[in-house]
Amino acid sequence: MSYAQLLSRISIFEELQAEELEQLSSLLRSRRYAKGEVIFHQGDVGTALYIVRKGQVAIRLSSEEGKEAILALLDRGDFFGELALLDEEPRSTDAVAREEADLLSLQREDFRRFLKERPEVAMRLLATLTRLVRRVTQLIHDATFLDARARLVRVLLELAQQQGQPGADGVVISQRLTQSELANLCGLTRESTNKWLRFYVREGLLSYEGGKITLVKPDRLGQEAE
Amino acid sequence: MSYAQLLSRISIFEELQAEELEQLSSLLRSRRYAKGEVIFHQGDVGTALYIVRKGQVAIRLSSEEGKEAILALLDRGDFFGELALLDEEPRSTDAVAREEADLLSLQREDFRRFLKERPEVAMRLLATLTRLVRRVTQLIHDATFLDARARLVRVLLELAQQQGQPGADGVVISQRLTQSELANLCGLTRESTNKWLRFYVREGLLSYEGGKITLVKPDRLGQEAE
DNA sequence: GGGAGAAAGTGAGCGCGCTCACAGCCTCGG
DNA sequence: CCGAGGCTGTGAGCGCGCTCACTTTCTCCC
Repeated sequence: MSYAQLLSRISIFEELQAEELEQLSSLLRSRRYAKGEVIFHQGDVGTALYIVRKGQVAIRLSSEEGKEAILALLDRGDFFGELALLDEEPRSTDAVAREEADLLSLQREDFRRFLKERPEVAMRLLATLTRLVRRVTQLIHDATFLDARARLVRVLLELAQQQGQPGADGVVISQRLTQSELANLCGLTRESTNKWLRFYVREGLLSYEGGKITLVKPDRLGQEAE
Repeated sequence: MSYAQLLSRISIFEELQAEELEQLSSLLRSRRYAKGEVIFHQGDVGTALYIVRKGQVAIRLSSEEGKEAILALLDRGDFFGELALLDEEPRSTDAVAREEADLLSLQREDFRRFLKERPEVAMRLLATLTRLVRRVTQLIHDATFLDARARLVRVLLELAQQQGQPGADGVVISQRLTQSELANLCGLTRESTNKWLRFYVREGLLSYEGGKITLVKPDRLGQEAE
């Protein structure tokens, strides 16, 4: 798939003409990242936005003591690091390749030049950031008010909504996730996550086999999150 | 102070010409809110942005059981509710007047019409949202990784930085804050907040008198937050 | 100045989610 | 085929921040 084709599927660029997409494509650099490789660290000075062409990237917060929290999982067609295009502050999160990944990067100055002539892209970007603010606000709400059980349920429902496949016995979260990763998505420990995961498997609301999670009764699970 | 004068002090409008400010001013509605009055609730359908002309407004999350978390305190010249101008989603937070307040409101359609002809305002708004995303990300970091003690310290340092006055024996947070409110800013209970507040008073790093907090040794306090 | 209601101060006790520890599994590579 | 390292499953125990309960102090209005 050409760069231009990929760009045309990205929300902020979707109104652009073919020639504009070509122009933008010429500004991109491609690079492959190995599984586990860090794309940038919190605190780094960054000047690029990245677009996921292949693979998956996790946006992460880390603590001094090595704890981690995953804020988002990004797949093909998603982009990240956009804040660096809009101000000069250091990276506020880590970004790590969860699997081997091909990323396209776009430099701040190239983007700004492009943006000046395309106010509609700025409007799209406003919509993107708006959605991001709402999402992050929801994360704070959940972290502040919900207990472990409900946090797990929320995360599972969100994963299912994002990338769930309807299967024979419920909605399948296709992606392989270790319980550690799931825990980091919930802001819990692996042990607590395991406990509640097994609880819901026993109750028959979930199934869990080798990292593959199926929501057997998504609606009843929804009630659990209030 | 005229509407136009107030607008000219607001970051997203600060580049505008006098006549543009007048034009914008004509779109504003003014209203007074009593102390404690709710400006909007989470979940409301909202179409307006608000500018604080007088008084103070708290941006808040609430839980089913009546718990509250304060995300931000806004003073004269600050604005809020801007997300409603950029998409059609319901309000993601509550907004409440902490003291009697005069607010100016700007309707979505008026703003959009204005924005179309003023791309530089869109750029400013991008910068504002970027800062907001960074701030909220920091809140998640603190809520996830810090204990009660450190959370309190972080909040006090942020308050001091925002609105601290250098005084005789340290940086004074001029604003009166009850310990309940401080607790809601920290994501703690009043009791825990009281415990750590008194701890630092005993240690001589803080003083607390009738809601007025003074950071006696701001730098030593800074070390406490790691 | 007196009284009511809010805010502050404080301690007892508890429970949730954490840490720690360890045993079974699975997956690969040598 | 075996061994090492990672993931899963699970229980014991603990500690932080919570709830609850109460007293003291402040504030402000009549």
